[in-house]
Amino acid sequence: MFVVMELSQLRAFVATSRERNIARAAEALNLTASPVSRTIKDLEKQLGGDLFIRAYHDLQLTELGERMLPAAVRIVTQADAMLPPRPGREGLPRVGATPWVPARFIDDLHRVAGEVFERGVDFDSDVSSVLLNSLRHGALDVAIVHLPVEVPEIATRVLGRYDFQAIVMSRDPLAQQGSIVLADLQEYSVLTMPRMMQPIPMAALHDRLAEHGVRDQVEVDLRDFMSIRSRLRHPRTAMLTTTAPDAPLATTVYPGEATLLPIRDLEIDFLVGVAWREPNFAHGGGVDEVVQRLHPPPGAPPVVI
Amino acid sequence: MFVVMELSQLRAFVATSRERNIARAAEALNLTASPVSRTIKDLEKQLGGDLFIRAYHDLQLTELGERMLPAAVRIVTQADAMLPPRPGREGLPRVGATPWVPARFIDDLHRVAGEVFERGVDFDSDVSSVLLNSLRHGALDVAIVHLPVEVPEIATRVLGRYDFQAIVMSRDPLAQQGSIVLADLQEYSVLTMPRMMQPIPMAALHDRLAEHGVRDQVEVDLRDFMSIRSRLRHPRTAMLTTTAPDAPLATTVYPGEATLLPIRDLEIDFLVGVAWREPNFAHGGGVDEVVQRLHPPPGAPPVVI
DNA sequence: TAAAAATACTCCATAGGTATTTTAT
DNA sequence: ATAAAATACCTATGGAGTATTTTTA
Repeated sequence: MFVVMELSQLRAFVATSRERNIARAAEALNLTASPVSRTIKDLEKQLGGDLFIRAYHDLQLTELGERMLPAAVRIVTQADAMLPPRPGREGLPRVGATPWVPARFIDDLHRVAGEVFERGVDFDSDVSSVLLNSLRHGALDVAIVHLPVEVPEIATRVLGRYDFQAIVMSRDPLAQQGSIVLADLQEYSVLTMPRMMQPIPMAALHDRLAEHGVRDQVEVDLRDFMSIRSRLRHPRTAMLTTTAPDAPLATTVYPGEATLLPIRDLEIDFLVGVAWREPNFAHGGGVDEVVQRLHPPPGAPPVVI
Repeated sequence: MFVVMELSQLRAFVATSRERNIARAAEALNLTASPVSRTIKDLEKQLGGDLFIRAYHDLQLTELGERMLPAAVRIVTQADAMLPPRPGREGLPRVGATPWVPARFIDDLHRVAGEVFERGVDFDSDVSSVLLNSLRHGALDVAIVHLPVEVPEIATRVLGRYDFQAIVMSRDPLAQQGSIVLADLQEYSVLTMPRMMQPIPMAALHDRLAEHGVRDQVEVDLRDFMSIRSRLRHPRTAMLTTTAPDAPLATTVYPGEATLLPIRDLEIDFLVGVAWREPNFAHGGGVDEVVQRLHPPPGAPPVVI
């Protein structure tokens, strides 16, 4: 067994934490499950405590694991950054963005990352929680995500703010009102974005809706995306979403067909921001530069959408 | 051969850089020279460039080596810090100080380090250049040294400042003058502290002495320390040293026996400060706290000796 | 029962050692 | 001639695989 730490151990730990599954971690490491399982066990023995809570079909980090993960990721990332980048897509900076935000933010990230990293970048698109998991485990370097982020080693900076409006088909009675209160949706089927997208404000949203007697709340999965338009055609159906004109949802309904209704008593802010690991030694300070440049120039008014 | 970085490689690299000798590095690693030599070679192949210039009986870092060293030390230090401290003196924070400074600074370091690190610390005493080498290679965490330090990854903070005076025996003719200029020392044997102690100002000092016709300059080694008093008894001999009353030299001459002479035309400042690696992940922020606490409290006047 | 992790056992790749050669002065 | 690094070669430790058992819902 190892007596001092080896990177192979840390790689196994990070991969297992990322995949929450030893077999998948092993695949990512080009190994079989057996040595990965053993390596984790050895590491736990060295550390004098468990790294994972083994639940049925689910590994979860213990407190010790949570404490060790940031250091492990930092060490592995720094070690990988020492070797010269190999030809191919390997070693490129990796940036990501959640598609559930106004396209402006994503476009900005593409532009800035392209300017800072001349050799190119790898892009990834997924919901915030998945991006953050990648970020924590060193599989991603910067990401546009929903805020707040409550992970100690992840630093964030606000890029913008938006709230929700209700979308109903224009022939729906509510469309005449110009604006609504939550209680108006009591007998409606209310479509919302996936809760995992942004757990904290989404939980608040669900609570507020429940408080006002809205029983029928449907989370729309990313993969159901294209079904939203047909769902909205059902009577007494509304969708709560961002009001930004370039938001993904805007592309699913035709102009005039649906009506946007401000909600007078919904005081939940949705924040968009950039997230990255801190401190970050990979890619020679490029990550910090991307973050800096994504920030609106000083003096410019804050971005409010 | 390795295809990804392994800590054993980095450990070999750091040890070899520290010892400037493969056999000694191997000993420090509890290995023989052979695998260490091979590991360095492998690492150089992976990195696509040499890490060391192999001169006869002397290894020296190449530019690539200099660039890689800080990352290697950072990685190894972080990895070592992950394992729980083993019983014995291992894993304790390591602090050091050069004895060629007023004792105040050393006493402060002992006190502060003792307060911050409750489990205790390892102390090391040597000339600044040796301490800095240990610091660069992760064998030391904080040190009291002479400034300036021109190593990128080493951060420093000034703790105090002092200049030199000349010490002569009281019966020496110069003792009557009250103060001297450098030209007064032309026909004297001038004892100085070891040049390596503080290369930059010591070089300036030697140049200034040479400019004024002082031919006989003798560097007093740390080990010759106790011979200084007998050397001073020779006619036409002077020692240049710090004026601080608690400086090491003050303990070697009896009060009244020698006379301290300010030098009117020697404008070389000697700075004392604390040095540490930045960023530093070992010992949970304790290093930063030691540095903070060594700094005189705000509002207090700067320490000038 | 089934799916995943842990373990028993085997094997061989490779890290480490010994002995030798090379290199530089 | 000498001291140190590099290399050739050998050995054996211990990582990785296969097969099996354990765990738990």
